[in-house]
Amino acid sequence: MARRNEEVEAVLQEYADLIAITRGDAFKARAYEKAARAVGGYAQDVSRLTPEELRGIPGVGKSIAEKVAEYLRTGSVEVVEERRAMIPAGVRELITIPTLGPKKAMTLYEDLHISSVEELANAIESERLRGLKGFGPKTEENILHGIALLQQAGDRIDVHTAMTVAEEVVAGLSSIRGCESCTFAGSLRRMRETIGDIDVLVAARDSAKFMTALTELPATAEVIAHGEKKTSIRTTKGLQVDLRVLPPDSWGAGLQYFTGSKAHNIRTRTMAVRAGLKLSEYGLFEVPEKPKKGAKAPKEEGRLVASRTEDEVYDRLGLPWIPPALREDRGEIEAALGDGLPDVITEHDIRGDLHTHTSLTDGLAPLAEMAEAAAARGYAYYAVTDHAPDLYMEQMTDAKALAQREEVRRLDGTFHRMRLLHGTELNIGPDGEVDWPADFLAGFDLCVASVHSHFGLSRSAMTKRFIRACENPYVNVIGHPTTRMIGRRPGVDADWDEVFAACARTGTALEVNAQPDRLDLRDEDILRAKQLGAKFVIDTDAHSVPHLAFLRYGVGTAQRGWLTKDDVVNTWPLTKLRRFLRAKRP
DNA sequence: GCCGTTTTCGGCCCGACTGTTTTCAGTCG
Repeated sequence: MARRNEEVEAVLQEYADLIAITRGDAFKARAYEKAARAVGGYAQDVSRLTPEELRGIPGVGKSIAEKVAEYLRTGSVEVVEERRAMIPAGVRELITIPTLGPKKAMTLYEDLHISSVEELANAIESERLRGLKGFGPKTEENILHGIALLQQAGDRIDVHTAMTVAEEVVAGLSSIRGCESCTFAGSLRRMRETIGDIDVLVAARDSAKFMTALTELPATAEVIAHGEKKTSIRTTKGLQVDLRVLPPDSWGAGLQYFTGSKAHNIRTRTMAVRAGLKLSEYGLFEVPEKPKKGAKAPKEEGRLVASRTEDEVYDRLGLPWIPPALREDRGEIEAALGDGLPDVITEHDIRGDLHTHTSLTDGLAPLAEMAEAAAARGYAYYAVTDHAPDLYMEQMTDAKALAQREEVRRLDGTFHRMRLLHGTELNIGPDGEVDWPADFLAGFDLCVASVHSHFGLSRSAMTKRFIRACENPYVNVIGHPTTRMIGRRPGVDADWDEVFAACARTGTALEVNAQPDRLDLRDEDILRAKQLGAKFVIDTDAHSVPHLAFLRYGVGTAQRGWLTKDDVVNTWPLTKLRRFLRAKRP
């Protein structure tokens, strides 16, 4: 992608790791880590910011701003290079092994000169770790196991796969007697686009049977930890599930804590400390008076202030309840304090899907079946948008499109409240042209236009290509704008500020494509496009009936981009939507 | 290194689990 934020994030994170490994100041390492996350999640491209604006990023002060500027100017940072020279790259690689952190990595390097994962594995094999302080037989075993996991590539998993597992686990645990509440939390509840592991919470007085039940699930391949308050397993697919059982009185505080994000929690806990309180997963507590120097610290807990619901906890911190998708410390605390929290869109607000396929091209189900399933979801309108002739493998023709239109018109009105719209998904050619001429396009109720090939154009050519498509009076929506495939293909390079501005100017909506391997636009681009005045549409791009349910991931992504009902055209009543679709036309 | 309604120094979120230890360090989330 065009933004350089990820590059900068990686450099800052590397510096933080190197500081930790070389036993530098832990707070300094944490400061760099925090800044790395803030830069990675910042809505604007850091390479376009002035030095003053860089310092406006939370967690970025004078020193880090200078290093970011140095990196953007020269491609490297001197102090990072110095640390790199002290520590072989392979030592940093060691800390990617689960259970192996910076301290152990440095010990291995200093005492045994181990500087790669492979050398570490060999050293364990040849028993060279024996006698090394802090490394017992169990540690050796854990490291070998961690290396094996690493080699299985088991990185982050897509949100839909994670959701499927989470809902199974929640259903299983909810049916156990004594379960007062059960849900998933963590990055899944925040609807991040990929999920590292699944956090499940149970409210119950007695934890043991829930812990045991988790370890005995059919999908459980391995028990990582089995305690009274927390149990962790790994599923047969390599996904880690953490279960916490909380006293029912702690439910709200626990849910708040385990939903995160880490950065959001640091903010809420800091607010608690400022208010003379302490926030943990068990509740918001008063802090007992500090004992005088030398006196024995009293052991008792402070009085409980709030814990039963998230609402209560936020309320006692002086905040309204904050939707999970916003909890990334991207300004939601400030917005909440200033009464500026967006009333984020919900799945319930969506009145129709405007990008779907049928078996006429590459979908699996025929038009009538897709429409029937859409009507069952309670939609007020539904658009069929099969591919156009330029994707030649889909075999679309003018005649097929016109025949489909007749069928759409014939079926329209047979699904009680739901209206059917006839649309198409056009292909945006390398020059920005689309499949059909204006007079043919005029016959559609709406046109989505997307890039499907020629991903490697130069940034300027790609930008022109999108702008040209926006300027087409019949193009209503730019479909899956960046064309990225999560974990498989990066997005195309364009000057997105220019493209988003063109969308705003021409009245072309940007799609938030809800396919779990796309989620395109993604949250950060949405934030930026909204700032530039663009409108959006949340679509499933469904190729089958089950895909219609992917809408929730699109809505989650839109929430993470702070979108409200007003920003999203497919929450609008049909008359208003039709006005929007026609507004560009001559 | 960052940050400020306990400001320019002295804090920095907090707790669970494991393994190697005899009271705690390291890692993780």
